[in-house]
Amino acid sequence: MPTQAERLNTLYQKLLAHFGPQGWWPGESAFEVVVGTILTQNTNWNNVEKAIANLKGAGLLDLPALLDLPQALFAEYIRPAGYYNIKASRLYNLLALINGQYKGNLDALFSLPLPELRQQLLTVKGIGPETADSIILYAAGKPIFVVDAYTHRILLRHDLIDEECDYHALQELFMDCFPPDTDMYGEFHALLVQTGKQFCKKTNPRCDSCPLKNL
DNA sequence: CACCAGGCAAGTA
DNA sequence: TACTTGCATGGT
Repeated sequence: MPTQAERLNTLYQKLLAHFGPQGWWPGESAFEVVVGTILTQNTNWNNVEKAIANLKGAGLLDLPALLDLPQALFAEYIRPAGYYNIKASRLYNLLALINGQYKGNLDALFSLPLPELRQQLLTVKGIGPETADSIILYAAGKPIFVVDAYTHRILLRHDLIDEECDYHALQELFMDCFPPDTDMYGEFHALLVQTGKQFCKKTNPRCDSCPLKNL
């Protein structure tokens, strides 16, 4: 019988062989990644891309520009991403922290040791565990495993976890099984999302053609 | 048409 | 503490 760690490793190898490297997070700058993590909360990435294109087209995808832009106006640019008012509020909460505590320097915030960075991000209203971890992993480039709804669903359907396994337990599972590696963690999470989108939706799971069929 | 999407916070009992 | 609801656009 393979251990849980061996099964997880097999899962990763199968997904990597099937999909290839994903190269996440899509974005040209750390700041763009930060904006994207908030815009994609419970939202299809296709919608996020429209919002990012709006910002990019207006030259607003950088921190100094947004600090001069009223939040209500920012909300209009990101309308296609949905939840635009609350997302504008959430991003501006983070901008206020960066501006107030870190002299408007994103790298100063990212220079904190990982545990302190995570704690700092979680103090921002609108940034929960997944968003904080996505920022840490994909924008700051520090090794922490990002868990999302697909991660839970995929592992549950393959009997690797129980239904009640929460965010922290799931994150610990991965980080106990794999040594800290920013690139590997980033690929793994991206592969899980890709798998979820194609083969592990809430309804109508088509596990017949899923690369994890005989896991 | 109904359902879903790379969450999170606030409200209710 | 343990559920439930609001937030909103766009694709399938």
